[in-house]
Amino acid sequence: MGRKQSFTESELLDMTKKLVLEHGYDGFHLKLLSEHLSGARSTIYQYFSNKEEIVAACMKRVMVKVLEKALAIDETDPMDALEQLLLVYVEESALHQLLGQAGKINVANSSAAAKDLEFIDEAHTTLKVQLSRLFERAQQNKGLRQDIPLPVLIGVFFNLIDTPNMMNIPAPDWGKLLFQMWIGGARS
Amino acid sequence: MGRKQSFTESELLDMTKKLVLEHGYDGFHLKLLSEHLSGARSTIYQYFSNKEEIVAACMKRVMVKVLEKALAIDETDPMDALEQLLLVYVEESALHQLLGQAGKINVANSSAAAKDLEFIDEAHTTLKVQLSRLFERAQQNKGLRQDIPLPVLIGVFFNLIDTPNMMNIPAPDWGKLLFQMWIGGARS
Amino acid sequence: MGRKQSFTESELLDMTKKLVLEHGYDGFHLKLLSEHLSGARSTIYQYFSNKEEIVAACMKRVMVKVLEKALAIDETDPMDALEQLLLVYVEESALHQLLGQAGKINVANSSAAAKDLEFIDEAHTTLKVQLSRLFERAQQNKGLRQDIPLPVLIGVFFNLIDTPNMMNIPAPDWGKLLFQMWIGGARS
Amino acid sequence: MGRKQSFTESELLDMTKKLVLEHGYDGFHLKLLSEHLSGARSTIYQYFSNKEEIVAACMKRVMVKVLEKALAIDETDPMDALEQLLLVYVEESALHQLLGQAGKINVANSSAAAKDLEFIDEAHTTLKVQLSRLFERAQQNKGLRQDIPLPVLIGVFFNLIDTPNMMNIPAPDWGKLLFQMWIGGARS
DNA sequence: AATGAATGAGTATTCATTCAT
DNA sequence: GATGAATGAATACTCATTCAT
Repeated sequence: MGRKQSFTESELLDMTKKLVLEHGYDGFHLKLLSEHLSGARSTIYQYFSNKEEIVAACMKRVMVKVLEKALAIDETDPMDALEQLLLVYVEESALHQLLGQAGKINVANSSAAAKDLEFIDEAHTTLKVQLSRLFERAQQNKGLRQDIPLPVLIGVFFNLIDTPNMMNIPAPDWGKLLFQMWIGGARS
Repeated sequence: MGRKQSFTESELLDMTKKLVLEHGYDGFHLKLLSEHLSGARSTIYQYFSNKEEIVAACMKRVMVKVLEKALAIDETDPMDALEQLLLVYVEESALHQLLGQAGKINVANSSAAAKDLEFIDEAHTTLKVQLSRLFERAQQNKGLRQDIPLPVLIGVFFNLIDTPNMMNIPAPDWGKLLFQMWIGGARS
Repeated sequence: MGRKQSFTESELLDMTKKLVLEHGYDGFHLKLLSEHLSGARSTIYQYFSNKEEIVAACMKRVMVKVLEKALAIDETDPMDALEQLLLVYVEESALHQLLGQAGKINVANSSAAAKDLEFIDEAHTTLKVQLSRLFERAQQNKGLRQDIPLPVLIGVFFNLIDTPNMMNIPAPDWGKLLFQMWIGGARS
Repeated sequence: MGRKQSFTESELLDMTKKLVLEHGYDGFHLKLLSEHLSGARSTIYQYFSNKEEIVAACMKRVMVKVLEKALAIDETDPMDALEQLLLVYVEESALHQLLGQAGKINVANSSAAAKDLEFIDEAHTTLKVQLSRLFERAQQNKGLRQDIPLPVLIGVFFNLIDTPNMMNIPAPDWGKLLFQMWIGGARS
């Protein structure tokens, strides 16, 4: 019954992701969004009751995907696991960039957005715990140099994710390259 | 005696830099700016004729400083020069972040902004040329590994700049740490 | 310095009072308001930051006036005092009607509105205390019939205020008439 | 077998009455209405073609009921008749309150609404005639004081209807109480 | 030169009404 | 019939920019 949907919730969130990455949270407007979908601006309110909810839902969806992939990694060998983890983060590098905008969402307006952001926060903690666990085990295995503080090693590892892939190397290869750079450095 | 002097152009640009870094280009408003200065919002128009010009001028000023520092580096030893260059970029990491917003400036409105952005573009090229020169010489000196494409080495080098300095290590030390990570990698 | 105001805050609140009485809270729009003032709709935001604040401020202003008048009444003779009080309420019958709309103001949006409504609430209590005091003394003086519950006497007294003055009798006379009706009833 | 029956027209009008009394005409929305009924918002248009018609029909229905009751009153003794009339109006006090909103209905949109409002207007006149008739006879019988203009006596009588029944006294008793207040006044 | 005030254009959001299944 | 979905028009509010003192 009822008319056919002009766009699905999933299409809406996909486009939101794209546009927030492109324009940042403040540059993201519902007018912009509707112009990239096949329906009217007001139709968006059939799915979400305000801008905050849309972006929060979008972030949550990305986080869920990353969480699933990250927690599926075999952690037997910490160094291998870190490499795989880096690949996950590289594949979903949007997460890192999106989450940088999470602080701008005005939670006061929308409890649904607040709930989503809370979920994201918890998931973030889960991921940090996994990362710390792997780094500690890697260090115990004498796999990591000791002359550089662990937080710096981690920070650089994390920052690698956002390195622009200018040569458009396929994700798996790109992940491997970055990991090797991180592990072995640039010196011959 | 004239009216009391409100803020200076330099104060205006300093605050603009701070606020653009904090809120991004779209989150940066003249209202916000004037609230962080000692005069009225309309006084801003004594110095610049629109928002675009302000941000462009701000970017240009940062670029000029970086350019001076970068071109003053002694390039005798390419590896040393790269380390010093990284330090410059780390000290002025605002440049990298600001320039990420340059594309959002609507140049159609303002020729002054257009001119500034053009200058920035040229300077950017100049810096890229310097970087390529140093990298090539480093590679010729067999200083850099060959199994990773040069653009990747450069991309990772550049991306290091934005690594968040969570432990608040002083800039010179922070620069050295990052350079060592880049050179030597994380493996013990 | 600066331009001349196109309308004053007082004009704004006067017109708000008139329009809220005419159209009710839900029928009161800022567009409507601006159409009855000499400036643009957006100029209203120089004075108040949202619709809620405007209406709350308007109500508070009316309440302050009523409070001053009511507390200035000489309470030596309770019956006389009640008559004077009725006159006050009749002169400012807007208060009663406005306050009927107070519950519709969404306080969540605006702390200024919340503060004003709180003030109104306290003032309301003060007025009720005064009214109860006078009624009790009138009853002790055997001035009021005992076969009708006091709350009903009070309720009817209060409700008189809103009786439409169709013959446009001047306020003091109108107040006296109503008081006599209340006191003596309609029977000859 | 057809589709499941959603709400009936009568349910629709009952709920409309309740909601208009609760929220006023401007605060009454079809969305709100449908949320308080068992069907979809669009189903409302099976019964009425716009919002104006709904409210007008609702008012008419209440008016019809009041008219029937009022015209059934035995007018032998005008004073008794007035008491019974007051009871009718108190029982259906919604009428008075609803009719206060009638002026807000935009008749231009809907001829059906216009027709209903016209009916209401005529009925209103009928009731006023009845009221005037009874008042005049009561006055001729020397039942009403002469020192107060008849319109004021009528106005106060009518206004009694809206006195809030805070003690929740049953309608017949409440009507009697109000009538006695009106007749005899508050003085002991 | 400095600024308080005015404003128009732009975005967010709501809701009556219409479509199409 | 009944309804889920689409939508355009209307209002709330913000902010860059212009005026006038």
